[in-house]
Amino acid sequence: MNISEAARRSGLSAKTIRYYEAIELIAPAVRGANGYRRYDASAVEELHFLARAREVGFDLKECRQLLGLLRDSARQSRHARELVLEKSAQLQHRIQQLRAMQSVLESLAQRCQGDEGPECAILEDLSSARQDA
Amino acid sequence: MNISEAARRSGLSAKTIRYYEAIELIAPAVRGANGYRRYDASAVEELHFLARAREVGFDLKECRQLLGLLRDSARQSRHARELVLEKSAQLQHRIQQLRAMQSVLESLAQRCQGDEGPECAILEDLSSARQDA
DNA sequence: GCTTGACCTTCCAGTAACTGGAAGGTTTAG
DNA sequence: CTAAACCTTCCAGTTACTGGAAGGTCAAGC
Repeated sequence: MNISEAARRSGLSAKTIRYYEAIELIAPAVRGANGYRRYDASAVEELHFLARAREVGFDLKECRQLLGLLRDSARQSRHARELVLEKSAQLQHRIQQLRAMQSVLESLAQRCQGDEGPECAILEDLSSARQDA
Repeated sequence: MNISEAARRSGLSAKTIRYYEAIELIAPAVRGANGYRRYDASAVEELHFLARAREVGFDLKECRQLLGLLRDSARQSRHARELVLEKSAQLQHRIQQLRAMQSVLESLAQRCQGDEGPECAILEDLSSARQDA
């Protein structure tokens, strides 16, 4: 199949697939006589794997590691597990940060009248000293 | 005061202050005879405002709008309030996404032995069809 | 045979918000 | 006089793509 079909089936865009090839995340695709890239089921599977890994938060460097494990028949599953747990902890940390930010925003909104006048607790609070969430 | 003192007081780095000047987010700083940038208390206040706005999740485009409001004596506080509420909603949405991702990761970790062997539910699951969190 | 539209190719530029680092001028303390 | 600690500008790199230009290919319909 051509690239757009592989894109459709894997969940990546054609642009992204070409990009992954350019940065050597995946092997160069086989080319047809017309120069078009050709993909078989196993190539699509790998692309799909990447799409899924990206969806759950792995960056491309980590995807490279995961692909390495996927291809390595002598792998140890604990390596994959460690990557997953570490990523989960990172997400947890990020979630806490965002929650703290959001709670500041909510308290700002609460203190502001939000009317036609210029007096604004939000702008005042952002100007004044650091406060906790 | 010089840039590093302004940086210390505002919570931005000197690099970032220069950057904000370069992209015209803030007015060019007054220069001393030696060519060094000089900052007074009100300049620092503006920098601090930016630091705080960034901390709670506003991007630079939004910071530009907030600064516009801060400087506008004829502003309407509801404009600021709308920006805050919209950003809060965006954060909420992002938090939900991250939570969903994390929950997928946790279920992956749970299904994987994480031992010395190659059999790995994580790699299998990432390869297989899309699933919900 | 020709056109039209949907493919495909490569390559360049832009995005967000900085950060690192090089090369070089200034100031201050000792 | 020198060394450290400032300051300056400018260029490049980061992440993970995306948009778009210029141009080749293919399949269908007239």
